[in-house]
Amino acid sequence: MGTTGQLSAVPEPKYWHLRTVLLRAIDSEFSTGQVLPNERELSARFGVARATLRQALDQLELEGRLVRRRGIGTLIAAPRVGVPVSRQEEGWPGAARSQAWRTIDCTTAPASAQLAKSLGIAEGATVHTVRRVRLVEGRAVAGESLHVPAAALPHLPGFRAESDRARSVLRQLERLEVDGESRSVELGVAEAEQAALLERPPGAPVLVMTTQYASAGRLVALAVSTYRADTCKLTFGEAGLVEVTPVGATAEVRTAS
Amino acid sequence: MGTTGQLSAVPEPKYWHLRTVLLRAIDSEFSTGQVLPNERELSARFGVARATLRQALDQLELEGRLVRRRGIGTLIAAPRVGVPVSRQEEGWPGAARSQAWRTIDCTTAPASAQLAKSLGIAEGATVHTVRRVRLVEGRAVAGESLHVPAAALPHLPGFRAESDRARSVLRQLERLEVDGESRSVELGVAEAEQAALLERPPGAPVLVMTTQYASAGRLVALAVSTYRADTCKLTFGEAGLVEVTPVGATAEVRTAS
DNA sequence: CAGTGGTCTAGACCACCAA
DNA sequence: TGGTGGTCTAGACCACTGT
Repeated sequence: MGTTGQLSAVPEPKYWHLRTVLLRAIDSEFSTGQVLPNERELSARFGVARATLRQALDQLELEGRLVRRRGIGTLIAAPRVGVPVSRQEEGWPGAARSQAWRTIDCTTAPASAQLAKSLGIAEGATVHTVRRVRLVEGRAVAGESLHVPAAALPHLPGFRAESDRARSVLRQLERLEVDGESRSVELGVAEAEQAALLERPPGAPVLVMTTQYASAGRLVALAVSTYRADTCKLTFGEAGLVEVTPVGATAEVRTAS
Repeated sequence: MGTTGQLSAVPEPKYWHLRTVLLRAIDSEFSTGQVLPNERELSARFGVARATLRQALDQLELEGRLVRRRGIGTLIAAPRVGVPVSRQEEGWPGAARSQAWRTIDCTTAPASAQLAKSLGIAEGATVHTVRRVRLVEGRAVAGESLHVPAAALPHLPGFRAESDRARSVLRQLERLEVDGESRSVELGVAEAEQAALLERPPGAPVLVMTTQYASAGRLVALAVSTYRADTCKLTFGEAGLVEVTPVGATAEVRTAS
């Protein structure tokens, strides 16, 4: 990062130009885990206010290139982890034997209007909700709420201790023949609860994946999973293909040159 | 939004609390397309600096709840569009007859090191790159670069005008039997070129979908698509299931109550 | 033109971390 | 305790929109 600034008078915002300069520096002169100079020094070096520099860092953090830790510094982030999200790889919904997910708790309560609508059941009908965390290499990368209408699990054993109920729900679910699933992915932000689970501050960007599971033509489960957008790359699809490597530093792909 | 502020002394950042207050107001007192009071007035009303208010609005915009237009104001955003991204729905890669995508141009050039690696071919090998835009209701929602190794299309007719070449590449691709595809989705930001295509400022958040298409066990195409994260919800999976409706205002799902 | 959001500044204080 | 990033302020000017 030898340059002393060189923010030419372009019609492009300073913070965006800064981001580009920093990105080049990251790609060429730094490696994963290294710490950047602190914000006050960087802003001085580039001749901008600290707030402007921070705007550039915000972008790079959104792209998953930087990690900022209070009290520590700004580090070069590791490349995003590819997280498989197809059914065969992560094990069908609960799959008590799934190693990817760790159950937190299970509640049974009447469905809110909104949840009822999403599940296609009557408002107030009983729904089991299992909350889980997905771990990759010991780190929490996703939180999930799995909603199952009680009516979908006619053979669920009677009342039990909570930890047992979670297991029962997942086990019963596993026995169903799942003949269809439908997913959607969109951008969201982590609210307090999820943020705590993912060890991130509130407002951290997440990829929200909503999955509907059908059995015998009926909706039997709705999973809402929030994946850390900074560290995760959701991977779908059949195995056996070449490992996906990103093309172009970020979203941009230039013509082969 | 009758409250005059009421930012109690909580350990929670002001901008986050503000976001929550505004979100409630949006949900209860505003509807799609309505304009909020301007930033200077809002910041005065809540007794915070404009920068702090803007931080709250930034969050809500990232969540797709607001749209800000310079010179106009801040509007309540329409719910995100569900954009189908499965092969059968959008038509296999090019599918000249696909109505979803509009071809922009097609270039043929030697592969860069990075692209070659992604395609599993030698650096410098010839690659066709078709750039396209995806339109939904006349609005551009995604840009794509479709990379096809020349070697994968042995029957491609000779040199032609560019517009014809794009068509030829897509047509030849269409004739191949695709027996596998592998996708990944991650968060990115739009750089200049994509940003212009999507009618967004540089740095706008996008969902980057990378798709590998295989035919006869070989990788025959690599598509890198960038979807506007503000307006798009990517939907996968088989048709025939209930329409997916979001549960919980954002990423959070509370136990049925 | 007046009004909007977008950018940028210079400074202050706080919360967290390591030594 | 000193250094880091996180929050917040008060103000300025710019770029864009409609009338």
